[in-house]
Amino acid sequence: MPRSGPTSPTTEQLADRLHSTAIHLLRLVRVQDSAAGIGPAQLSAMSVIVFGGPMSLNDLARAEQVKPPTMSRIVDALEAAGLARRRVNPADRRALVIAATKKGTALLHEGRKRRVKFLARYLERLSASELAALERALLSIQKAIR
Amino acid sequence: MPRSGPTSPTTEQLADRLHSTAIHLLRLVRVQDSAAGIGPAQLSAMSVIVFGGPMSLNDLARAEQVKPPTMSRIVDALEAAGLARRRVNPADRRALVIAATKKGTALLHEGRKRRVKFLARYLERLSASELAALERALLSIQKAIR
DNA sequence: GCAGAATACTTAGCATAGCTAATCAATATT
DNA sequence: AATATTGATTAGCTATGCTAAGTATTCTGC
Repeated sequence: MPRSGPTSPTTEQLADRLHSTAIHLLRLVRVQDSAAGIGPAQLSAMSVIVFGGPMSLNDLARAEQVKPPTMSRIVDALEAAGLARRRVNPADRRALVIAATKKGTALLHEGRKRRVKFLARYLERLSASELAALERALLSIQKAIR
Repeated sequence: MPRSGPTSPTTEQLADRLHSTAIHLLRLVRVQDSAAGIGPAQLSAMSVIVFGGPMSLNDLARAEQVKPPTMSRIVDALEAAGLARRRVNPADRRALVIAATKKGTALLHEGRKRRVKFLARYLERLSASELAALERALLSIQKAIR
């Protein structure tokens, strides 16, 4: 077994800390998200149709890793709140086109701004070189889990 | 305004990507966690009493950022599954001492192993220097959000 | 071109997990 | 000793996840 000093943790130790850090980070920002006035599943679904554009219920469910009945109810709530709209797809009348309303788009952008500003205040504690390492690490993770 | 080339994103852009990456990462490992056979809130509570030791219901609720009634029901489920145990604290008979059983400890360690191995497989795609940057970035984030 | 299969979504019914308000028991305070 | 505070539970609401079953539309094979 090759030598492995305290400066180079195993991949598994790294994975464990990555997981734990992700949990703590999201727990931290969750408080900000609750200010949007809608639940986390609704917020996340809004994010998909705002940034990914209008799509069918099945596609939206897949994007959120949820079954269609669950997404159907989430869209019910979004429609009731005036944040999204169901339309029948004229090209396939079984399918829907679910799109964000103006109100929904605005709400999402405000929430995102609030959350990002909140997180950014924490990141400002870091040095320029720490931020550079973070930047690089994020690219790596995104590449790895693709 | 100081020049800021494409190689140095703003703190807010970084915060946004950090948030997004954390979401995708946890979504990825969630599949593994469901193999434990208990819900995510129960799993997370188990993790607290296994790694943090026995504690009162209030402390456990605080650690999980949940209200006491919610935690009371989660502990109900853990007890019913034989994973944790409620005892009255003899020093203050209003309070409980909630501890993991042997079975609960074993289940948690297995689940953690499964999840970590799963994540580690992804990390193995990265080069040694990418892993080093990740290691450094994790320390930075932990420092920043602590 | 029509019968049956497949697809898209909804409805119904169940479990988990979050909350507040109200209650009970034990401890602390005055 | 009376009252206030604290720790936990119960009751009842909402949101979010599931599977199974139903309806409407489209596709396929003959």
